[in-house]
Amino acid sequence: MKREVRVRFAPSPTGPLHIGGVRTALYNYLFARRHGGKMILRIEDTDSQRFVPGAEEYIIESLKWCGIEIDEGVGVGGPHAPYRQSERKDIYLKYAMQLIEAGWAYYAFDTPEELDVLRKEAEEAGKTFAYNYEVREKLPTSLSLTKEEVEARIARGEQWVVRFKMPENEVVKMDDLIRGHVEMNTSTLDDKVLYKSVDALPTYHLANIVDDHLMEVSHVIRGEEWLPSLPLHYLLYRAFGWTDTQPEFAHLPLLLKPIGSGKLSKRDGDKMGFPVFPLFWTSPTGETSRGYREDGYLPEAFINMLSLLGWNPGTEQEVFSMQELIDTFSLDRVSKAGARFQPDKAKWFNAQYMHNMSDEQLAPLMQPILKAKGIEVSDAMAGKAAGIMKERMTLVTDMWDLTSFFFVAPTEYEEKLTKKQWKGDNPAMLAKLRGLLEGIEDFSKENTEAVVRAWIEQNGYALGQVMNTLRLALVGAGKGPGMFDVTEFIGKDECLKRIDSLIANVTPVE
RNA sequence: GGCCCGUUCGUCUAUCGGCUAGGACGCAAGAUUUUCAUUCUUGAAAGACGAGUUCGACUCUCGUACGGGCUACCA
Repeated sequence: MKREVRVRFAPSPTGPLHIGGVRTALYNYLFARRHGGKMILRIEDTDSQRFVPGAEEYIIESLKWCGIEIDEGVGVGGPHAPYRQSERKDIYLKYAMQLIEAGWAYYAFDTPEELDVLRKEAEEAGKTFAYNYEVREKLPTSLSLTKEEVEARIARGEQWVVRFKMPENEVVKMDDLIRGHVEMNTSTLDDKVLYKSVDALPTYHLANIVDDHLMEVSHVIRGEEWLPSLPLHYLLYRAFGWTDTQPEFAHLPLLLKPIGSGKLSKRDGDKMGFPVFPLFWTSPTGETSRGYREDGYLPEAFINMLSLLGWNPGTEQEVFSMQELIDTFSLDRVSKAGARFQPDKAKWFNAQYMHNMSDEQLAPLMQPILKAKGIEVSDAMAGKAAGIMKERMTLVTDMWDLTSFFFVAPTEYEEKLTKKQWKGDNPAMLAKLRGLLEGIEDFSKENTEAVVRAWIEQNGYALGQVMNTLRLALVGAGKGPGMFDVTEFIGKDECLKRIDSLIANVTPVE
């Protein structure tokens, strides 16, 4: 049976999406596009306690910035709407009841507090408490209580949950697209809560399986942290009688901290000096976190870097456009071990992308930066300035420092360069050079360079001496492109003005 | 603690029984250069450990160690 590929990214709106989540979304997206399938965005907000306002919008904006397109789901709609689980709450109770009737689940009346007590007791006795076949008949459940008692308790308004009746001592055989065959004995598993009466909401496990089934999801691609609950999910498909359309599973390796141990967490970024989120985030309590976008990364570079964290094409190619990723992505080249996130490599990728941009592509990046400085120039000029300096750029946020001298005359002069150049014959030499420049008709960089080089040779100057003194006047610092890129860009009048300014305002060192 | 997953240069990784173990980031040295960069060349740098299978093991099996995940009426 050939089934349409349908994958979903199903985040929980409990905060900003971190880069591990972005990578999961990316792999889902690449897989969907690779196979001509659909990408679904489902919001799993079944935990009313942990809901964070703004998180959903953040997730959607992040995916958009990354170029991960949603075919169906929150924000775009689709045949299985709604895609927000809180808006589907009517659906789940029926399925929970179906499981109870079939003997796959039961009511439990114990409270979280009572369970905490049991857990503590077990812990003190040196054992681990597990809610499973050993205890479920001893606790107040529909397995230990009479039917009348159960109905009475419910009628009385007592809180209850539905728990899955995990079979005893059965080996569940599972297949994972990345990890291969995995087996687990059900006796080591506990009776997970599927539905709770307090808020009339399902837990992740029920909602997830029901929605994946209803939305005809063909492949579940998610983080490795879900692997331990895979047997439960297998069993749920069996309990519902949906095994014939059960999706295939792929559990992705986790993203680990750059240093230290453990998986990458939301707090790592600010501690270690790099962003862990795609976009800047302000929490409802006012705390802020850096984002890749605001830190000056290009979405293409960010995505390229993430794509290679846990996947490789099997060739030596490293720079990939989204389309190239789509064309080469495959789950069987996803690695099994967790990948340590490496901020330096993210910078390298960004630099590669900046180096390869045309002036036309650079201009829209440059314009907002110039506008913020109150500088109005044409796109052509903005792009040209950026283009001259692009090989020195790592981040978008580097652009101003690298190009400012094209647009504003130096207001101060770097001490080191001044000491080295603004002495001896150089002031006199610069005055002569000013005269030479003033007489040049064709101020294109080729012509200016030819004229100046000839003049240097005739007068027996050293190239570095002339160029660096001119650089002091025009740039004010020991940085920047070749001097004739500068002279051409700023034009003759501005050149002369800047030279005059240096001569007039800075006394030569002896 | 229990269960599960994993383990090649510092980091990301290639290798699907024949390896002088390849690439990239980072690092070091050199070259180019009017500054700062870029770029180029070169270098250092790895198969966790122990058994077994095999003519042969980084690749297969087992054990140990280490790392990671899960163990909530969170996802």
